[in-house]
Amino acid sequence: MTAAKRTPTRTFDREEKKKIIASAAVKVIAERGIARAKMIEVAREAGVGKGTIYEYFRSKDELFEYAVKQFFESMTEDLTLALSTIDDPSQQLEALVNTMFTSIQKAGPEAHIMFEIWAEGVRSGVEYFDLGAMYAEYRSLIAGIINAGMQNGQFRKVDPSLTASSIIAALDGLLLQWILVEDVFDLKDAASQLVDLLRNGLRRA
Amino acid sequence: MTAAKRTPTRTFDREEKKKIIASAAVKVIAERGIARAKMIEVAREAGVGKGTIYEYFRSKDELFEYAVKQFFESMTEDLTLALSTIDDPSQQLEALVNTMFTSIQKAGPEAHIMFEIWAEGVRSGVEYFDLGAMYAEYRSLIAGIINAGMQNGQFRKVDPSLTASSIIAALDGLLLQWILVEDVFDLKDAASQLVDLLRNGLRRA
Amino acid sequence: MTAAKRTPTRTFDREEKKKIIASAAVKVIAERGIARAKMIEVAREAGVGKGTIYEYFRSKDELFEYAVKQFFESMTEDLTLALSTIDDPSQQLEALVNTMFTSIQKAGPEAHIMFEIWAEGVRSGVEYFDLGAMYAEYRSLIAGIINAGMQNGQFRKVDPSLTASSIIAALDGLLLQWILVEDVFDLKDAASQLVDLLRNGLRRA
Amino acid sequence: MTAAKRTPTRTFDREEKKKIIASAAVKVIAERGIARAKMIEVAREAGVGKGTIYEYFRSKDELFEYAVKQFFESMTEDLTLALSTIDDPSQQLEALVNTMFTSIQKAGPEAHIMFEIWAEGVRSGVEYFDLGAMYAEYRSLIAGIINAGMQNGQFRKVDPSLTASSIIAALDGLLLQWILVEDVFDLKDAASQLVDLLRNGLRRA
DNA sequence: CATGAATGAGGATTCATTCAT
DNA sequence: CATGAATGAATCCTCATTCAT
Repeated sequence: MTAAKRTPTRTFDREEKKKIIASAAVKVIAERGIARAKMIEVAREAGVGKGTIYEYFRSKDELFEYAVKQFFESMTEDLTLALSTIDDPSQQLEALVNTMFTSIQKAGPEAHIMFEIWAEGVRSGVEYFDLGAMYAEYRSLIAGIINAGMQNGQFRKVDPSLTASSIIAALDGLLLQWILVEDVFDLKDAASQLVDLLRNGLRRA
Repeated sequence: MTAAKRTPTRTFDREEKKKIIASAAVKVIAERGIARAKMIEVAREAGVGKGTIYEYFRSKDELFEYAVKQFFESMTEDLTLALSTIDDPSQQLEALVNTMFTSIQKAGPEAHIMFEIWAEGVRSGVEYFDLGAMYAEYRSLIAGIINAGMQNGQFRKVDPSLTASSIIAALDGLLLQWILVEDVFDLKDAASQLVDLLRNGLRRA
Repeated sequence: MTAAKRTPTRTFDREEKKKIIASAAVKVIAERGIARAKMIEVAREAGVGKGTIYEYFRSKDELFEYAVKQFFESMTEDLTLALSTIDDPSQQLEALVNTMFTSIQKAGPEAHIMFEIWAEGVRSGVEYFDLGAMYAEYRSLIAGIINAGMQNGQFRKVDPSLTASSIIAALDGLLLQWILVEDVFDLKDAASQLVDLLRNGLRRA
Repeated sequence: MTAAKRTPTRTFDREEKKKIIASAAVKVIAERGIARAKMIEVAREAGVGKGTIYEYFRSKDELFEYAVKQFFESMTEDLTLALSTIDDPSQQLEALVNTMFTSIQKAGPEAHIMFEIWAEGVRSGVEYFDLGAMYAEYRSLIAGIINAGMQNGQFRKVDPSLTASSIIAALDGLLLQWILVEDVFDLKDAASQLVDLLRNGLRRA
């Protein structure tokens, strides 16, 4: 518990240790929020001394930026990967929803960090990452799916970009719902329902 | 001088001042987040002394709980009001979306406080309000609309509760999108698009 | 001892309190040196809470700069004042030495702060004050005395500026000596001896 | 491999390394002052690992005491040596001044460490060395010169001890001046001027 | 012996809260 | 009632020191 003088502590390499600490940070941030997260909590969670963190990160800000980025990237990675193996637009839409929820479920309570990402994202000054750019990328990804669907006749004529925005909205909203009230409604069903709704909404009349 | 003591004006004034301070708190929270919001900032924003706040609120927590609740209630009030004057389920769906965005636009940057509501809502321990209960109410409101729509034959057969969840998801998601990237896509159009999508998704085949 | 909830604490005015704190800082600096002086020590010495200092000074650096300047200025003030009332160069030389030692004796152990002034003065980056400029002023003051003495025939022909440097050197050195080993030799006698030495050194052959 | 253990070279090397580290310490102290000097800086300057210092010194205090002493001794060594080869009191006085400045010039910016010696010297508790005793030695050395000068009729009748104090004062003061404002006045000239002043001050009327 | 990763005591600073005016 | 000066608990961060390799 005092997290000292234990075994070798022979950590594989510097990068490895950085990730261990960052993961601890993610956990603490998810639990308490960035502003309330304390370095000592991260240290305890990571099983290292308070001072050790500063061997790997210059400051709390630097640590938390790194941690949040790490979390976010692992989320988006899964998504891009999943979509790359599917061709059919309608199925891509489905995969989009499914993958997102798989990721969230995998993340568990750490998914709460999404609120921090969102909240910090709109805070002026604190520019951990460019949320706008990030969502623009999403939008064009989904707009691409919709375009493909319209071209092969699966989808009716809609504005691809606006519809993409709506779909992202629905996805993030569902994510939000789930994080907020996860035990109240069944995630999988709600996801299916959303997919269904979207497909119907896009289906050629 | 010390004579008049229980005039109703007194009480009214007191309540009035509480709201002024709470509004200042909302502004500050929206800008910096609850954890980073300082009492002195609220005092300055409200144009009162630091100590004065404590004449109206026992603590920072109490003030912020009150402030957040006040903001949230003004949002939901508008919504319930708008829906109460409409009968047609399909139009109610439209009103739902429109009212929400009118509220958000009215709130301006203060809408950022929604992140705090959401984030604090999932934080264990901090129970400013019961988010779950709140969303349950929403869900049943919307489920009622869907039910009505199914009964009058406008909507196809769906699970009302799950669909309501999806719709709330879509709404919150759009709200989220809008807060995050407000200048990138046109809010009104995206809202219309969502309404369109929902109606099509629900429309009887 | 806990330095709280005592009497009114009704300090006269802000500037007054600033000086009280600065004086406490001078004392602590003299005792421990700038780098080792702790804010809590200054607070205790001033009889205020740790946080109170920050009501008057933005940081440790700002406090210490102010404190050191305050001390130094009170030293130089005495000197300029004393010289202004005397006309005879030889007597001015004497007054110079006497005043300095009166000041030092008045300062007591706080005179140790001179080491901090000197030491910080040569430290690059830390520019609490321009030591070079300060000594230049001194030099010209004393060179003036020497010039006057040479003109009225009291002093022999010397380089005024260089001689002034030597005299300042002798003064500072004596100051240094006295601070270092005050109890070993009698200050007053050494001062007289120095005056004597200087006068003889300057006296027309 | 583990055979040779008590070779004299071993001991020699060890002493050598101690001095390298101490010299690095002198440099760092001169630059930043004892309190602000960091072990890591000394390590880097010495080109060794942080832990290595502790193989040679028990603590920061021990290292810095050793380093400061080393510097100081090298200064006084030169002085005693120079005086030992001269017989004439008047010339000894001159040699005294000259040697001191040669030493200081040799030391360069490291001469700043004198402030640390002086400052720490008056700090109660921190007894790196007995400054009083050290100066007593000086005083008697110079008093000896003055006595000799008085006996051979070169110098007028003065109190040898007090005059010695004044001379030391002048010397240290000049040293102080030079460290503080080295580029403003020419060291050599000021030194000559001081010698001149002292000789005239002491010269039999 | 040499090294630097790990550690926690210590110190500067912030800010919610109190309370005399 | 209103105020803001005063306060110290809480928190970030530094750095001397230890110790496994």
